[in-house]
Amino acid sequence: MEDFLLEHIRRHIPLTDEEGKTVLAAMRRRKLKKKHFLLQEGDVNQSSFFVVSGILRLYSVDANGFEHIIQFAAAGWWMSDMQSLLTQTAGNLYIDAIEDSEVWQVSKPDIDLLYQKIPALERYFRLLAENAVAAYQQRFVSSLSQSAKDRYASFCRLYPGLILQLPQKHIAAYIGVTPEFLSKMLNQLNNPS
Amino acid sequence: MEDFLLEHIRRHIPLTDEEGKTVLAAMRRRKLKKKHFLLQEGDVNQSSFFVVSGILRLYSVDANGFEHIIQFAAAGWWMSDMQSLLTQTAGNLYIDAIEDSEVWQVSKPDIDLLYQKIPALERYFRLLAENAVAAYQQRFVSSLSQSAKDRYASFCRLYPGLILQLPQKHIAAYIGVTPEFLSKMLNQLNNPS
DNA sequence: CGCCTGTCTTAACCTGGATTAAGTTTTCCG
DNA sequence: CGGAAAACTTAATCCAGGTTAAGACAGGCG
Repeated sequence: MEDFLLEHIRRHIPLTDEEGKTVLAAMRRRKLKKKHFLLQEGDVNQSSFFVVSGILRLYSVDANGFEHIIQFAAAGWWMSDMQSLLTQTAGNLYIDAIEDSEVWQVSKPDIDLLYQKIPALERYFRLLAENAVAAYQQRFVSSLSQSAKDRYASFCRLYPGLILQLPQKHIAAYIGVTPEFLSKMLNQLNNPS
Repeated sequence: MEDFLLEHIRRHIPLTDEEGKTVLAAMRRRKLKKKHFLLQEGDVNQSSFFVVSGILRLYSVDANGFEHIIQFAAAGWWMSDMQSLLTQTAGNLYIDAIEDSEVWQVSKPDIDLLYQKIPALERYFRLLAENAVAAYQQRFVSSLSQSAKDRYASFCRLYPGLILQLPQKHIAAYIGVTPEFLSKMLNQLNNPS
């Protein structure tokens, strides 16, 4: 469990033991209870978050108080409000824990120091960001061109584990429908009478 | 004009003249007529594209033949089907020119060589990818939580130059409505009788 | 164990935006 | 400069998905 992050990094770049220690020294660990926040609207996102266990969500809250989920992060995923993190200005997004979670975080200044000490990390985070871009592009295909039913099917195909793990209302907030409509939809799928 | 790309890179990282030449040597230049394709569904995206002049679009075509625009790229923007580029497998997206354009491209093998010769490029492309992630996250806020009218307003705020430059039907395909509905909407905005 | 809050369901009604189908510019290019 | 194709508009009709409201069913906590 101690090595979960280092293993993840080493799947993308080589890292000496020494460098591994430097990385771990920059990380702050914290346990997060269900429903507790890492970030709220108006905060400046100071750190990148790495999920060791549990599951987080990144979401916005609209003018009517409805939540819209931009991304989930299960164990082994990084998450941040990238806009706020990059510009160090107040953001409009929330991050909280859907389940009790363990999260490791690096502050922006510390990560900039890490880039100086271990340039290979530039590559690691480039690859992660490029993968995120690929995932977001594909999600736009889904969200612009598919019906709610097809978006649900895409979600099941892409994240079969999450379907089992998440309450239905969060899946609704991710695929962009109301919980009521998702419920109706699932009934129709199961009783195609 | 020759230095357009190098200036863009130097806004993010320092680059010696020597390194600049190495970068330029890896780029293939091409002129692209309006409506000509850089990429079509089923192709493997072999290169990253940098727009020197003109404007490109990245889009998918749904089962009914309707186009859905994931991103525009004006002068000074990079564009690719990231999924296809990273995995080197057949993609589901199209890239074509909305206007006559000049595009410079680097193939994936060549860019991997550039990373070896000029490690600072890892940082350049990390920063670009992180900015893209920030933009996509914000676009999801818009697309999940705003009405068509508000999405149009957001688009105007974010890309005021493009509003003037683009035919209306492409803006419709970007904000996710039909051209007919966008036309009706604009009328209502102008005649609030 | 019980209750209280959060989650899911059902159903009636409503609306933003799609569809279809003409007509009206505009633009482009031969 | 003319003719065809592309771009935009208008309007009638339709439907996916939202809204509202109410009840059913957990399941975590005191």
